[in-house]
Amino acid sequence: MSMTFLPVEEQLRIIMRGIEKIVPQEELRKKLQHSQDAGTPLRIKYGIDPTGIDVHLGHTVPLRKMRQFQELGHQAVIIIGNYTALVGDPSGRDEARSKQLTEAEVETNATTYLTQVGKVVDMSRAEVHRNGDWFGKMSFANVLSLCGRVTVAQLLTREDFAKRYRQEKPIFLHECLYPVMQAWDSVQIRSDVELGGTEQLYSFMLARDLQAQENLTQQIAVMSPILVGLDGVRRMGKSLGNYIGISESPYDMMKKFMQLPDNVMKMYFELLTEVPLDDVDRLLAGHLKAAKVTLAKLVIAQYHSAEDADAAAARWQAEIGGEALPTDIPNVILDARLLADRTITAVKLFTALNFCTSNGEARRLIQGGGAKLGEEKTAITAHDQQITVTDGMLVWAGKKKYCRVKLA
RNA sequence: GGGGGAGUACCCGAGUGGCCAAAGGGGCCAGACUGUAAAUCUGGUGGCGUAAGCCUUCACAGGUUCGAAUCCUGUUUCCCCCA
Repeated sequence: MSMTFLPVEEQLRIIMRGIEKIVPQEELRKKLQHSQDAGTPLRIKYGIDPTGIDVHLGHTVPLRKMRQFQELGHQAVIIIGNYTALVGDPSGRDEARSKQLTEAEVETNATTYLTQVGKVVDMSRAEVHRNGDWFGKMSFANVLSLCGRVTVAQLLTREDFAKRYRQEKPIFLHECLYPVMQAWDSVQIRSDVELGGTEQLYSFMLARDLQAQENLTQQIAVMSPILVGLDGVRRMGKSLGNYIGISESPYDMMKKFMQLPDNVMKMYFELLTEVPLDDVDRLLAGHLKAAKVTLAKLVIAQYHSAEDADAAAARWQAEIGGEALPTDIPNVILDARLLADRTITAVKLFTALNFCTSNGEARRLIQGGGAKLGEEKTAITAHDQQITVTDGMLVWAGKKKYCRVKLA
């Protein structure tokens, strides 16, 4: 069956948004032209390793690109790296993955992943493969033959390996196989385009080499910039704790968005929304907090609904921006036996409520002025102050931790 | 198999006999300020204690010494090089 596509230049314009690098760029135009002439879609590859269970906004950057390709009429091919996950991606890491996953863990993760990926990519029109389907069948002799296609010197041109080598940090043998495996996936599924971050350049190029050796057409690397996390500096990642997960609640996402440094908003708009870049510039020239709220709402709405996003923004404004009390104040049980004549020492109160793990920590909190009581947030000034506890009393440990005391 | 190097608090990392509960940075916590829980600035960051002070910590176990993160012995883990 033959398909019709948008004009090549129009497609390119859509594809280029938020893309850092296309290698080789001219070839993409040719591929698109060819696809249009022949009426056949391009095969777009994106591989994910089911190493964790949380898909975060960093992952959605290439996934969104995948969705755009789908809407342009091309074929999405998702690779679940159930075998590559056993190795762990060494890209951009300066040490080996510490934990080896079992096959069972990987399988559970894969299922969860696909559900989450489905929030961005149209899974009804996507092909899904597991690279275990082909790697699992390979004999040791096959593996050796694959290894024979890549030299150690080639591997050492990778910056991450080279750096570890210079710094005398360990590089394990199985890690060396990672890029080779990833490249072999491209051969197996005959990809025309591979999506990923710029740190994947090495593997993407290796895939071109292998495809050429197999007399296949070579894939084009379409690489997104690396999305920085909430700290505004390092890449968004689970291990760094600077991520926004797409399965998080609207309000949790909202809180995290509002922590973003201002100077990364432009990147977020470009990579995570459809807002035309001219409009982005206009927004950022205006009130920055308003722009951040707009950004947060647009992204949250993609994973929840516009109403949820509005509600989350309103709640944030009320509870954190404004003076209203939080709506989710937890009750914490306080053992009445700790009280003497309805009173307790301030330090003890904070440790008993599990706000502080030691008396010293509680003392510091009080000295810093973060310990407060009641609706009107009266500060506790001395760590040995006797507090008269009433049932339902509000206790604050800084701005973020609070509870109502429940006597029991 | 041989040789060399290393293991310090959440992380990185200084410290080679007392002034070390241990520099500095990062992270984290709190405060001020602000349009934000951003940025910036300030303070804090082993435990117990109202305090004076006491106790535990520098891979582990012993030892030397009035006194050890620091010296010695053994154990152990890791890295690099040569084979």
